[in-house]
Amino acid sequence: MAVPKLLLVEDDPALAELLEYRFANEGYAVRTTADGDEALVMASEDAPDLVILDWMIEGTSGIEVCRRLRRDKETAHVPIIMLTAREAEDDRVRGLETGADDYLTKPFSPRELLARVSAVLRRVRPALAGELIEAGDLKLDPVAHKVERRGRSLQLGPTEYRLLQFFMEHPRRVFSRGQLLDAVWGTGSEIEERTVDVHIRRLRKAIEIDKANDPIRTVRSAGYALEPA
Amino acid sequence: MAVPKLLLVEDDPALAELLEYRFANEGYAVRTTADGDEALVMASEDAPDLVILDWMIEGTSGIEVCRRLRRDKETAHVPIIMLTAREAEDDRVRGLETGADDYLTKPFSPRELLARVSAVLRRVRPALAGELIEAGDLKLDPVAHKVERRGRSLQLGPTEYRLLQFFMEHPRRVFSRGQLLDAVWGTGSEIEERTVDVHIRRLRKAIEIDKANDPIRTVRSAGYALEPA
DNA sequence: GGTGCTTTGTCTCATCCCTGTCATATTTCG
DNA sequence: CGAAATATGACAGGGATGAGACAAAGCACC
Repeated sequence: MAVPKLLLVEDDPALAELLEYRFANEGYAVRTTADGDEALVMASEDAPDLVILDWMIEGTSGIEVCRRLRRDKETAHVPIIMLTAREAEDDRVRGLETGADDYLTKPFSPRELLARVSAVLRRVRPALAGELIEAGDLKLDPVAHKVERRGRSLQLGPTEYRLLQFFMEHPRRVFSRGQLLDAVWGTGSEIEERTVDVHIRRLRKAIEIDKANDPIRTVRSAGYALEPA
Repeated sequence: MAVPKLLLVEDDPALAELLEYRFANEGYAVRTTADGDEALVMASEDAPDLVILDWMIEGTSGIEVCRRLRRDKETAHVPIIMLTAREAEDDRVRGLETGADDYLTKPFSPRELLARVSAVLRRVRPALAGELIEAGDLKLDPVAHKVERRGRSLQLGPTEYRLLQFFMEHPRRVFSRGQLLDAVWGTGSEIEERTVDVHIRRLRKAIEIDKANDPIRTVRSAGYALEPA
């Protein structure tokens, strides 16, 4: 997760190569295909963090790819940036309807695409942009996958890590158990809401440094929030 | 109440699914139906915070649904955003006349609908849009679920919190015990009206800062109102 | 493929706070 | 003053959260 994984669906070989080179240079892991069906396979095999999707591609059409990505639980949340020809105003509307997050009309500068990708990633998942997240005396390094509090490094399990990361990305905000399940466990998880309590307790225990300073606030009948000290 | 409840009335399954997904993703609780009559039933069962209403639907027509929503006391105040076909200029006028708050012509981008929904909610119920509510020396942060008075943070129980939020959303207005029960406890709660008195007292106690400044006004034989200092 | 450790979801029990109601005191108004 | 309405204090029950335990599943390592 340290390196954002991009899936580039583009059937112009020259453009594909150019972009691949630029993205690799910026520290992204890029996989490319020219074919819509193959894109779906690749996406389901190893869910990317963002999809760059040319509208006019071989095989399954762009709009269809978009739709199917949204339908699959694994990839439903993956942001999509569309590339369209300038003339196809209508496509743009349909693309946005279908769930694309942003679009770019050809021709565009690679730099602009880079910027959009970075912006979308930062919005959706700040950690993916590789930024160190800080909240109070907590520091989370998404690249190294490490957390520390007041300099002391913490030992967290996978779920605790994701839970804490989510809280640190939205400090002070109260989330219901249901919201936490959606955000941390994934939409549609069939998990008992009370289970969240247990993980909150485990997270609390894992980040405990002294009895008095618990940064996780319980809001009765509402949920939990992280209160940076 | 932290999560705004939307009712989506749309008979194009593809569009409905897409919107449902996007809204769920943005933290809304969405219920969907393709049928006008069913929409009315759903709305009366559990009043939504906002209705997105496609004009061209099966069963009762959009304009009729709109009218009936307005007629029912429970849903009379619920904002409505209409979706119309581009050609039907005439419908748009009649829709707004009938009491829709905003409209969008198809095709539209989900993002735009999101923006409108947020805008309408912010206007009608700031708390649902996550905005800080202020009333006199009281400040309520619905996102963090915190209340403070003159800078001092207050400690409220769940019901007291909801009650205060409701008052702060409608300052200076007098509400009967029955209205408060409906608004704060939920429609159809089988609770003794006198119980409201008790919670008013608890709320008064919780926000008390000195004996003289009680912002809650008792209106004999009518109810209670919040009077911002 | 087996083994042992870690993680994870659920259950149960204990605790504490919240909540609705009642009895009673106090206020308001005719 | 008397009646109605409201404020207050007390209380029992319920509901929500915290803590510990445990079996199943996942996982790394051999």
